Amino acid sequence: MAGSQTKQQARKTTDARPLRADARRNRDRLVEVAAAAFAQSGVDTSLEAIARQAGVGIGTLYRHFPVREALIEAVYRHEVEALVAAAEELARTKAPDEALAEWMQRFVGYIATKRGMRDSLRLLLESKSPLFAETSGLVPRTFTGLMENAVKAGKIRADADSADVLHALSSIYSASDGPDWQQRSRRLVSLIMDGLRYNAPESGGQR
Amino acid sequence: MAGSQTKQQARKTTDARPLRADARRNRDRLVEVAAAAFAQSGVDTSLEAIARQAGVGIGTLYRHFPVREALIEAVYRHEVEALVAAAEELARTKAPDEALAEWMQRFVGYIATKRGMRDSLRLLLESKSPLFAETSGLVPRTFTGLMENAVKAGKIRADADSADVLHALSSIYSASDGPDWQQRSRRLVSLIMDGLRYNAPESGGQR
DNA sequence: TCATTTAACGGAGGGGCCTCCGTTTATCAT
DNA sequence: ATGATAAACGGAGGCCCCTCCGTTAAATGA
Repeated sequence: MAGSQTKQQARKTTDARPLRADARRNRDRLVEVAAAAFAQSGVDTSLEAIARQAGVGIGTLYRHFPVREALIEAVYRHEVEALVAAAEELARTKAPDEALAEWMQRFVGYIATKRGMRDSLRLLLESKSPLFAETSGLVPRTFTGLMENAVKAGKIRADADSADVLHALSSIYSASDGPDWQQRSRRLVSLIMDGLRYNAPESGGQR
Repeated sequence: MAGSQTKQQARKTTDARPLRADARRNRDRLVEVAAAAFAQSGVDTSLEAIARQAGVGIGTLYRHFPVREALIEAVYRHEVEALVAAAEELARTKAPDEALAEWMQRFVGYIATKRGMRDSLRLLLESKSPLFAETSGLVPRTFTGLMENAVKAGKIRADADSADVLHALSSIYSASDGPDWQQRSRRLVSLIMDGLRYNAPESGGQR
């Protein structure tokens, strides 16, 4: 008799049974809408507006995320997970250099999300949330993996440090503020990618 | 032609003509009510409640104090000024030791005000407000003056450091939290005052 | 399949923030 | 005293926060 859980066999530490179908649906919807809202208008956006856009009542939002920070945290975690999942997907379906290029572009979207969330993330950092312990390093690790694949395939030069490149990508974020920010960022990312391709074994003899 | 101000001869740097009578009245009232409200319920008290208690419209409150901090700052400044004024008044009308004793009791009220304002004051400290530059040191200086008077009159011992005593008074504030906080504080202040009288030249030969 | 049990929903409601603007009134020149 | 003129008033209104609770509809087991 070492376990009287009747149905849930995976109830790990946090004893939570799976959400009901509608609950899960609403929750996902809220996170999705919130991500867009936070990215566009900062984390002080009206929660009621988010609920409205997500097509749920305000009460539902508050049950899922009792305080604002909970929603912010969920968005952040979701974004990181999506980024990692995308890397796996791309690695499976595209040529290594194409995968890398596309992922870097996706990173722009991720950064856009973080834009409006900057201050709150800092607050979150100072609280006791295990968020960063879990996610920190995940993105760099993912990115390093993609780069290594491309190097092995000879599609990009081997002498570039992934941390450097990621840093370059991140700094795009703090640099610009204009209205055509997204477009400009995409071009910058392309530029960096070209730099990586330059002088690569399989680059068709380019320099 | 070195000054074309027709009426206001004291328009110093901050070019502000004196408030209209009703405005001045309302402003004072607001600060007074806010002081009590902040002391009792912290600085997050409803501003609408304060306006209501002061008998003015919410619009009036916001014209005088566009942001919450402005009101907090005004309360703090008012409190300090009142404390200094009280010292002058007491020094003029009471025996030096009586003046000192009463002022120390008043200090309890001042501290009570600061109680609810603690966090905001810290924020204010970090902002660019000239508040503290102006008021800092004013209270200690005032207190030192009162003590010196009492020493000169032989009413209290001469070997007590005013900074020490003020520190003792201040620490009463961080020490207790109970419901009978005010009473207890008064007794503690009396105790400190007795300590100062002990062994004084004019203490009637006590020790 | 159908009844039962709850988890989940959602919106009304009470309170607060802040702005805007029509109304009142202190002040001043006549 | 008496307008004329701004300064000051004050509250309605729009938006938001968060809670509470009656209603709805998944999940479950008979």
